[in-house]
Amino acid sequence: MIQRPRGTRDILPPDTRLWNRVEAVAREVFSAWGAEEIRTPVFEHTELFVRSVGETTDIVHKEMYTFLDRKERSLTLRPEGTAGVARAWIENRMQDRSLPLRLYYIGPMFRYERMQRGRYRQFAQIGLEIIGAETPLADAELLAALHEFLVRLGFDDVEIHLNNLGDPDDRQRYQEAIRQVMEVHRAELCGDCQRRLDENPLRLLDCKVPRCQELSAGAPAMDAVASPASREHVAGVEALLARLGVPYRRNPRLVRGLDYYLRTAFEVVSPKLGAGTALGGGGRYDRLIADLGGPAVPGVGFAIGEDRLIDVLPEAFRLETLARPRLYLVPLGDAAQAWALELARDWVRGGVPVELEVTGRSARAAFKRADRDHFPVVVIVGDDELAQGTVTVKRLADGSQTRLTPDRVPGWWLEHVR
RNA sequence: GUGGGCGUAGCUCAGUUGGCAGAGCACCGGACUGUGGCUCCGGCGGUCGGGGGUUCAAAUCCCCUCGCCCACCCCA
Repeated sequence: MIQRPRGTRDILPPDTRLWNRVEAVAREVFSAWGAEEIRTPVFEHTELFVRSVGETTDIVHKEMYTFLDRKERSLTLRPEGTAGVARAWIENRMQDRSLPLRLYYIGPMFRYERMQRGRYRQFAQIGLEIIGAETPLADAELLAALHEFLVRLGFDDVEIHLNNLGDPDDRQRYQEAIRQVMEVHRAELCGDCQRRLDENPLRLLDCKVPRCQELSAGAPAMDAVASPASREHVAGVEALLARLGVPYRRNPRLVRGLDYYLRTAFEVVSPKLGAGTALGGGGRYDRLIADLGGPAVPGVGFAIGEDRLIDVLPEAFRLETLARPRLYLVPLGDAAQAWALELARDWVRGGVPVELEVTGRSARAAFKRADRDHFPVVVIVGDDELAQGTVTVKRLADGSQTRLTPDRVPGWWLEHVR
């Protein structure tokens, strides 16, 4: 049998309802904050990601789905969303529109990784970008929109971790500073950290090995080395978040996996996901668009992992979404079938979700199924009903049963079920 | 990419020193010819993940392979 490729998955009903509703809430919230949807290709020229995400990052280094097309062009399935948005922004001369522009996207991303819980080779992200504003106010608005989205889904236990990554020049100096301080302890560091010391000293701060954490605790915080301008910027963001009551935590060890972030960087974490597994993240990328050959336009954005979001969705939202009452319409006998179909159409038109029993199963079997599938109401139409022009309506919860004329059914449904 | 665990019915699993592939649940039907949840009875359902090897005989032993899970790395 042919199986799905490793790292992919089938999302089946009724879970698709969760996906649809989460996406509907995202569209609602983000568009209420003035954002418009953007849809960019699922694959791009490889060069785009190499230049934006960063050559030394793991994503580019070992996680990209890269292939040659029939004309030998190197293409890559997008591993994240911001690069494509930035490219589209430049290519479509969106700077000619009034700035800033708020853009959101929803769609699949691809990273070649060994899968485990919350990590897939194809996964979906929901992202929001504010392009064309460099103020702390823009960052705070972005985080406010993110927070509102999570609140609307019923989350009350997610945390926003925030850090200042400094300006581009700071990063060089900071890496050097870490390297200097930590080089002395090289022998005591774990193997991974010894490698990080050479390749990407920032990542040292992120190590979970206790001894490494002790040692790196002595390293200076980024914020201490960062430019005054960047410190002021992030402090401004914090003040605004505090004013709004958006819960956040300063985390000086926060490092992100993409090179284009500067100044504000953040992650959304859930206690349900375990350390090191973020629900989402983002930050400011004032140089990205210029680096890709566009105008010097600043930006800030985030992306959240939809798969992970749905994995830890609050129970109330989950139950509310999954419970979708339908009226179960059962024709008994050949004579009633055409009538039942007609009634189903009329009631659906009247706003009642109907499931018509089309298999011809017996009344007994139909009730068994109704019970198992939690239909709140069964409507029977058979020879008796046909003769009298009324239908039998039974509520499963208490077993009560009445006869109604068909035109009264939608009203009855609204009154008793919805 | 590294390390560990696991693949037997739709699901959860049992299967003795190698000897006829099983149970529970679920599904379909009947008892109850148009009324659910309980009970009883019957039925459907299997390349034992796949391939090769050893053997009179393999779910069981050996080799290879595919898939899944967990941890690491890293991230959504």
